[in-house]
Amino acid sequence: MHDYRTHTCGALRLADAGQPARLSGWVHRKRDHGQLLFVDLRDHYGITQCVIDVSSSLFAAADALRLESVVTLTGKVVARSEDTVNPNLPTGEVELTIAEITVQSSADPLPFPVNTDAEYPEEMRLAYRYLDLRREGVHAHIMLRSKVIASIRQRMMAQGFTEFQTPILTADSPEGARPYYVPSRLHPGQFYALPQAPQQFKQLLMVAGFDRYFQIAPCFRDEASRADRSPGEFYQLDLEMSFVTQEDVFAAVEPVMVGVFEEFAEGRAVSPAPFRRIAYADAMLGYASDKPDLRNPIVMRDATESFRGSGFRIFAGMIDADPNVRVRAIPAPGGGSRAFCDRMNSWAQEEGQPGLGYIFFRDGEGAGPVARNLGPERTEALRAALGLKDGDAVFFVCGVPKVFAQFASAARLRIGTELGLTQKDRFEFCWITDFPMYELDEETGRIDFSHNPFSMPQGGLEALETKDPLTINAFQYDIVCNGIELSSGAIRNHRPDIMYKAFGIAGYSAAEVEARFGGMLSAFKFGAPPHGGSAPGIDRIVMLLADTP
RNA sequence: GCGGGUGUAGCUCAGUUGGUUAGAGCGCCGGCCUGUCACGCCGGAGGUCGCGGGUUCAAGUCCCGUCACUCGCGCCA
Repeated sequence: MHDYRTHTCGALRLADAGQPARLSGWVHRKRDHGQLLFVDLRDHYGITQCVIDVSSSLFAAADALRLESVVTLTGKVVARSEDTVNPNLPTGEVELTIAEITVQSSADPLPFPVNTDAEYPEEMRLAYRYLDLRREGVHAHIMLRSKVIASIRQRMMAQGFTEFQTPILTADSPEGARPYYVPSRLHPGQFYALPQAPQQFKQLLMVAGFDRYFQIAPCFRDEASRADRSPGEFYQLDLEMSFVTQEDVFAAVEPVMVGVFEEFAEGRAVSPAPFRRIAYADAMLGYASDKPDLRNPIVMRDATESFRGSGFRIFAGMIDADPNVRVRAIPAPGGGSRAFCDRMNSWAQEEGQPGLGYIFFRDGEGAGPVARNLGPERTEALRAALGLKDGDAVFFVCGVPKVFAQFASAARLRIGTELGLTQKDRFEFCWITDFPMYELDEETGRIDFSHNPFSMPQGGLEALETKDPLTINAFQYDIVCNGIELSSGAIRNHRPDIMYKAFGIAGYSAAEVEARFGGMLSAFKFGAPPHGGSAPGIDRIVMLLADTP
């Protein structure tokens, strides 16, 4: 018999009854009945109930086993009686009668229990990461991550992409995030930088003619954490393609996403390719967000004209006072009760807003203070324009869009959730396209890149030379799933002349551009193919699939 | 860097208006229990209430400072 095991803890079935077996694993849980003791033995593959009674000379030894000690138990596989079968365990039709016990490694009392999926502070979990990883849920997530990466890799290679490894110890390049630095031994006082992304390397691979690159790429950024963003390091499916348009990139990424998500969705629906394309400006109008959760069907509408010069003086006054002020209508199908509208209004006040104006429709007319001040004609026109009916409501947000966006987006999400409109258990993808190339820095009044300075401006050099920079869009896009930004990407600017011009508009001299991005710039002077790509976050994909936001 | 929240037993948390000996569940230790599977029952140990200062007859509770964690903003080409 093997020293440690004849079977794993997830292997034994009714057909094994009567056979000798040896199992090794961790003591997951014990149930002590005085004359009878159950030991649940756990390994990577599962749990098997082992049993011993007082007639055995080993009973005291079994009783003394501590939770999470590693033991080898040898005995006979026995069929459980019908009334003691555990249908929740794959091994639940049998148990192992313990005839031999070897303690491979005894465990001290635990800092926190391993046999529950309760939540514990991050600090604890990280200090005892190996215990945390033993827990069923966390263990499963790590396995899911590995399978997702394997699936991605296979799908990318099947599409003709080649996997590369780009340098980890690199030269600093003044991009966006704060990099980590590694001191150099050979050059005291000098430092390597860890890559924030393999951006420049993958572009150089395109210049080198490799055509289709991908990498499960580690990225390092010295930035503060968020609930959905760990500090330090994370992984992206980094990809880049030559001689492609934006649509070619979408067509390459979509089947990988759909394939991976369907493979691990476990019955949850996945939006089919092609994903919806939503221009940035339309997303801000309809969802007040550039990462809309499309599981929520609510789409906002502009209602500024309905309120201009109206009897609802608060909004009418704001509209007159500032040409940038807009009113957004948030339709709430099924929300047409005073109780619901008041609850939303109270929530808005808790969020620090003055309130949340509303109209609700009943008995063929609009009700509530806004409707009263707006008058029946305007109210009815609004109702008709929004396609609402009795039993529905509509909420209003008024102000400068850039300022109210965050609140309006939160209101849309909350209304969708509270009214049960948002469909759980599905994955809704979209591309957000046509991001503005530049934006105005409110404080300095200067024009700056709004996203990636290496994106190709739509209209190319001609647009940069002739158009108002603030009206120029870039071939820059995000892929969004369920309101989570998985990645941004772009068709890159591979033309030195356009780069000089684009940076010039943002206030960088040619000398500055050369000093900061000289490596890539010079590569582009020896024949660079048009290229573009994207880099969906692996950890966010796994987070969505594991349903652990 | 800024703002909010939290910090009490090994872990998760309660602790009223400042008031006598700071509690519960889980875990741990001991006892009982032969069919449980989150087994059940009885008992016990375990506390510098994050740290420092202040107000007060009296501080887990109020005030100031500080540290850690956390959520958000900034940041995230």
